[in-house]
Amino acid sequence: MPAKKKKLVIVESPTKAKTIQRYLGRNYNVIASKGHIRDLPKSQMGVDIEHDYQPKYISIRGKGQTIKELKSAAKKAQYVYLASDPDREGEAIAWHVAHALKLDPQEKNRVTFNEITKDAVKSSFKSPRTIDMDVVDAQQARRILDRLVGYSLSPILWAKVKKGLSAGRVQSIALKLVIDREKEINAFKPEEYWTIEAVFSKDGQEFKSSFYGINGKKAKLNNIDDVKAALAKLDKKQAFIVKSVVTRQRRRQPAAPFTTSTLQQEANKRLGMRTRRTMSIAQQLYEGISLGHHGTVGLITYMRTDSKRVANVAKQEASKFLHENYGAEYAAVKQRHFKNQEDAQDAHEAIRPTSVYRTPASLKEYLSPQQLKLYRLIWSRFLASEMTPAVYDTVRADLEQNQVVFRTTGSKLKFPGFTKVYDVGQEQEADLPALAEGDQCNLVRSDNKQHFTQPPARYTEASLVHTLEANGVGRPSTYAPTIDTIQRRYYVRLEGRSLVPTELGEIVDSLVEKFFPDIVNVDFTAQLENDLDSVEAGKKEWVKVVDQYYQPFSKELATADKEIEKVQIKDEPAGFNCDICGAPMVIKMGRYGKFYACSRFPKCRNTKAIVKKVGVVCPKCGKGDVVEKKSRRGRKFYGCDRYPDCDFVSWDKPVARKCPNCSHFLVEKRSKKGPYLLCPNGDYREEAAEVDE
DNA sequence: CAGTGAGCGAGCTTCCGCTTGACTT
Repeated sequence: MPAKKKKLVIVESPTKAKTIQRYLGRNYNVIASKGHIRDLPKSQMGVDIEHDYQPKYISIRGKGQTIKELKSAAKKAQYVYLASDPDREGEAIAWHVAHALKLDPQEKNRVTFNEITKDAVKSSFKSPRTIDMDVVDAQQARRILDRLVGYSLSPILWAKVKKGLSAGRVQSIALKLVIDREKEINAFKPEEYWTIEAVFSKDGQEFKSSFYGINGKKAKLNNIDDVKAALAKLDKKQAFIVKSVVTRQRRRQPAAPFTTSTLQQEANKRLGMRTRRTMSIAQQLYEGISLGHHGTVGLITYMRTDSKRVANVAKQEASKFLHENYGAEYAAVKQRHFKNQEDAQDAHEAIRPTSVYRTPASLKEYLSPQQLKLYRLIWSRFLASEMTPAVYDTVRADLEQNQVVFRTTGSKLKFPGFTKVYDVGQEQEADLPALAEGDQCNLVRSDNKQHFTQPPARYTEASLVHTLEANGVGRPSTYAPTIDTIQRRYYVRLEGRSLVPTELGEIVDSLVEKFFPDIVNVDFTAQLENDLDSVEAGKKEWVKVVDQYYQPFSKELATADKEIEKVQIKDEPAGFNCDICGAPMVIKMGRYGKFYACSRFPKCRNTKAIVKKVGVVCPKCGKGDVVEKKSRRGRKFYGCDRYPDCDFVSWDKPVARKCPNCSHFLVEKRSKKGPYLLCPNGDYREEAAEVDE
């Protein structure tokens, strides 16, 4: 007997497909489109500017297999539902899928849910609708405008600066932010100021205080003379009088659960992870980890989201968990309202553990150290967001003598609340003696310190993501790739954790800024977003919106093409001469990174790879230096720079020490607990100091 | 667990936003 035909449901993510399949049962077949399947062609503009910006869509390269699977599943199905995400991109994906599967556009086959819970998913099938073409059109306008801008600007850079460069609505703003910050830092004039740190005593107990002002008014100490003038008023033999004591109670509320942007920031700050690494580990946690006989379990909700919303089931579970494990006084009584969480239209929830009962400790044996660290961060941030505030007792006391006022502040944790699970860094704790107005204290000693105001800090990857998000530039799925792009183009580079612009970055930014000022104006994106909203609401036509932006832009393009002169980028000297012709070598930028080349190119075609020296002499030949190399598969390994004369090679980084037992060279390895030194012969092991990845 | 070593300058580059694997560039 032939099996009964199933109803096909198409979602975006395969992991989501698995979960929803469980909820819907065997009458349904749930599969994933894995994002977009059709797009503008990569190799050409694909927008007909002369004819109302008509786009040319083709199947995305590499998606052939997926499309085939969708088609064959649709053929077998009794009915096809389009359940891509409930947002602008999701609507467009549904539309493209409908086109690829030749579905009737009038069909009520579009279903949406913004929570992957059984109830939400099932009830969404009670009210399917047709595809909303206004929303699709808003996506098309966005897509086409980004294409027009990116694919027009980039070739100008190839012609005027260097091939392979790029510019675009998002990446050019990211670059500009880094450049502007650098300009601020360079223009910064440090200002001198002084502090007087004092130690007082009362009833034999010492406590710290610092200069506040004169005669009840806050005063600045701009130079040493100000300090001397203040101190000159004091009489050493006299006591200080407690002028005022203010005690208060301060409550500190927990932060909202993670969004993509805040996750990247905290993982960077607390775990030192790059944005790319954070996302890749989060993806592993989302897709699922094998938990022994429990099978493979997705540990967190979707990691690309800008929502702080939390499903009610998860809130209830957290409350139960807190009552059982911490006590009622730790469970938040009232529902907390974080900004933007009421927006029921967002596609995904906040990033949270799929079950708060899967504690980090219980997962320890199944997760890699990095996975565990990130999971712990997500788990505790979520749990904290469902907990009561921390309460601090704070004291502020002013001590005065001859009109000179010193101020003491301190706080003491009264009730930890959410800080029990989510550390917020130390509050300045102070152990003060009991102080009351009119009490006398003695000045024990004081210390004058000179300071200078500090320039603003450079962006880190994470703080740049934060600023992009605050300006509405980019989306959760593009933060990490954008940060990558401006580094891959050598516009900025990472120094420690700070983003520093390169000369190339400055050149590109100044051209874009001068000839296309509106593109890098953050208001441009904000205004565009408003217009796209109007398209979504059916109040504007997408073609008109695109035209309204493209017309002025095309004039700028023409001017730029005429007026920009070819920029000559001087090659960085390599610091040594060509071993073939003797001319100086320079550093060039190729597709795979920097390399040495002879400055007489094309007359002399000598090139050399740039290798990173480890700082260790080759343990095999004793003559060459050990260098870091990359295998064809992209994996790091270590070899001798005299290759092929010496064929020393090692996966692990050799160090300049020998094994005390067998005098073989030692290598650096890392375990769950951190790096350690090991003799490859296996007869020696030693813990090493922690190093950043 | 074992495995691991290129060559890039000319020439096809580039956007943003969805989403995963493939084994190229």
